[in-house]
Amino acid sequence: MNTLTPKKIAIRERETRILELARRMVVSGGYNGLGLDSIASELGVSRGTIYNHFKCKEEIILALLVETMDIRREMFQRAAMYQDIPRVRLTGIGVAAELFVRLYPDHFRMEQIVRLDSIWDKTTEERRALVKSCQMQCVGIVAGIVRDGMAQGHVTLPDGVTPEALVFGLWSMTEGAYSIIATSDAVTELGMSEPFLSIRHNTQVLLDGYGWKPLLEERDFHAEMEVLVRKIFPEEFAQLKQVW
Amino acid sequence: MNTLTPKKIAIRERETRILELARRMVVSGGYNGLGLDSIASELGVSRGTIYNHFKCKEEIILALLVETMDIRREMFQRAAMYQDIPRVRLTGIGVAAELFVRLYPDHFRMEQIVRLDSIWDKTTEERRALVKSCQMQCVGIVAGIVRDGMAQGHVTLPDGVTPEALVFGLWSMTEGAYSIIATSDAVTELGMSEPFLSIRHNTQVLLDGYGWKPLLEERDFHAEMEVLVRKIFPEEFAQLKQVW
DNA sequence: ACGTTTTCTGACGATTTGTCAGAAAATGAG
DNA sequence: CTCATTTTCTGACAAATCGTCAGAAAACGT
Repeated sequence: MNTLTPKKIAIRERETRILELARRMVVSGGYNGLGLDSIASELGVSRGTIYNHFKCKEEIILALLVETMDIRREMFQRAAMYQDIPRVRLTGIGVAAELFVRLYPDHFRMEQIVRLDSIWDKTTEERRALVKSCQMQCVGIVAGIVRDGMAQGHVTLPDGVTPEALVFGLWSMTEGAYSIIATSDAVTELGMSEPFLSIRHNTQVLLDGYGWKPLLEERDFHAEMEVLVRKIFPEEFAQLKQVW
Repeated sequence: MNTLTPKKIAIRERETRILELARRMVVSGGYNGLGLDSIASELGVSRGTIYNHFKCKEEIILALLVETMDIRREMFQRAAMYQDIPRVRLTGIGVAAELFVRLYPDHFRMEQIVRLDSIWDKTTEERRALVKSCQMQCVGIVAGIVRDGMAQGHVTLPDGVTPEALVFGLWSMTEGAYSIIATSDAVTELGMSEPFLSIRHNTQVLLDGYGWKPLLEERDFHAEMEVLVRKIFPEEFAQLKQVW
């Protein structure tokens, strides 16, 4: 049971190195930008060795996706645990989402690429289950806050509208916005200066549209975000001070 | 100057055939699913002939993107021309967006794939300009309606919020939602049944959040959509009757 | 009918992926 | 330390695909 032989350690280290290099390549050149030959030569090993770690290219990509989604899930969990009224906690989730995108743009871009490139057929069921589970956890976290808000009478959803439908709205808006920012380089040219501020505002406006108390005019959620980011994500904030 | 020689006609026809086949391949297998060899053999010509039409694979993909974006732009223009109060016209744009996604899912999926795959370096500046122009026109159309709404006093944007910021919100939400539907096969498993209805509702809620008159409770915009789709997009509606 | 232009072909080199038999290295027992 | 066994690594190989190009074939015009 002793897994600590020096060789095993070296192998484990190499695996993380592989993923590091792979991520950089996928980000800069998409699926086809990832060349196993380049990775191998950069690591000073042969291509066959890479195949000892991952059965195929697609498994590498999916491993990257899992890493990525895990980071966000952890950040969501931290935000959801914050002690305050539901709307502020929801705002915290928004802060987490923005921090994630800005701190780890490579991860986010990766996620987008991987979701669309049709790599899924060749991957193992096991790893795919990991992805799905992570996604469900994220949705569950946010839906839980919405249910808290309903329980406390801060928001009442119309007939036929589920908490998940509201989550879907927030998720759509942020996911879509970050995706537009990432892909269409001309966002500012299109007249959308400061897209991140717009996203923060638009999500709050959506909650206002649902009548979620307290409304934006009753409480300064934008100032609240400043507090949240420092309290919940101190180290992350430190890294991002210049752009926040 | 006579371009109607039978040979030229045959060539032009073949070009559309190429794009048809290419779209099907990209949709089902992404960038790598598109094999020039398959196209050539299916058309009964050699691979070299394909290269007489397009300089490289990437140019084929970009040609597909232009086709796609043109269809949507045309639908947006039709919706924007509708004679009614601004909020109804905006609702018409939403109807157009949904119709587009549901009528031409292949086009939409294509668009997503292409935006992310890094093909842009190899393409001609000319075709890239076409894409950009189309995008700016779409944003311009919607922003125009927002300005109309402001001019008529139906909505007042807070200080520092531009009409484009509101457009960005709507665009993000719809784009993000359709993208989630398209990529994460488990939307319904995640508790989001009837995602298209949710999108319609969420966009209206966002407008409510901005205080855009008349509000959702004052006027039944969901019923309005039924009217709009029949009036503005009669043939499109006919094709989609079963799923609408 | 025939010379000229356009179009088409298919073989070629280059690149990349995944495999696998044998080489090399690590491990462990005496 | 030695040697047998297990694990790991290598690099050559087959297969697929992209883009090119010289020469063949077809179309065109006179």
